[in-house]
Amino acid sequence: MSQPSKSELAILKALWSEAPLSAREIQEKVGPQLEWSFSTTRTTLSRMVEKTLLQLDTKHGVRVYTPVQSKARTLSGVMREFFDTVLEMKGPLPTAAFHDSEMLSEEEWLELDHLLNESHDDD
Amino acid sequence: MSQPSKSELAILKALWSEAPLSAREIQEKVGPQLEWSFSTTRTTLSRMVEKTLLQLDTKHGVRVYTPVQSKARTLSGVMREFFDTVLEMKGPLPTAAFHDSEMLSEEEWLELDHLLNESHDDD
DNA sequence: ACATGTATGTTACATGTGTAACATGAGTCA
DNA sequence: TGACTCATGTTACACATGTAACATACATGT
Repeated sequence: MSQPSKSELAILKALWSEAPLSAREIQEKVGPQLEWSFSTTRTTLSRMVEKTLLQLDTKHGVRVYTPVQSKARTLSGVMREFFDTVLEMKGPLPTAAFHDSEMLSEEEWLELDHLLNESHDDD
Repeated sequence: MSQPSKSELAILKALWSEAPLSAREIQEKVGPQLEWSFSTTRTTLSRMVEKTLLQLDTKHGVRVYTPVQSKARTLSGVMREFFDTVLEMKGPLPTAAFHDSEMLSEEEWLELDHLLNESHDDD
């Protein structure tokens, strides 16, 4: 699975805090911040479904979107890629250094740390 | 100045270790690793000059390329962007955590740390 | 003077991403 | 039932990036 772009990451963040959400609901969350029209949000959502970053379902007659991978898994991929290509750190990463990011709970940091430094089966 | 792409970063890395270099010399350094034809390397170099990531001069009759910004400055920008958007860490970053990357010397880490955590005049 | 190599300039085309409008169909209210 | 709204499907266009070929000009050996 390819890494999410910056915009895609913004949408994923919205969905990690609450999912599934409809396109309209996602727009309410990220539209103002990204200064996107509803069309733009919808296009991006479609592409994310194509790339299997999101899963599409129907609830109460509307299409709703759910992230396919957990926050920890996604971020571990993004971080691994970053440290590999930018800093050429191939080995274990010092995840403790990031703990004061409020992106993840303690639980999620543990998961991320595991993904990043122990297991190696990508998908 | 916009952030370098992954490919552009590979070229910058080659030039940080030795500059200026001609297109041919750069190709010898990065071509095999990236599996690029000479044409591809040259196109990327041109675009980097357009974006003012590289400066173009003529030495002994050949065109040679030099990075416009220092390794520390470039990497501080890339890192700042990453931590902002991915981990939403806006404040000072724990650069010490990266010291065992061999990308930078102790000197350069100091410069990077300064750029990242003290000064704030971007260009 | 000609052929050949090397450097440089120019152009091309596919895919990804940002950014959006247009069209259509179904539900709702007057 | 006609007008409107909302959700969804489809299409568009520009710019960035990956990836490269074609064309031309200069130097150099024969």
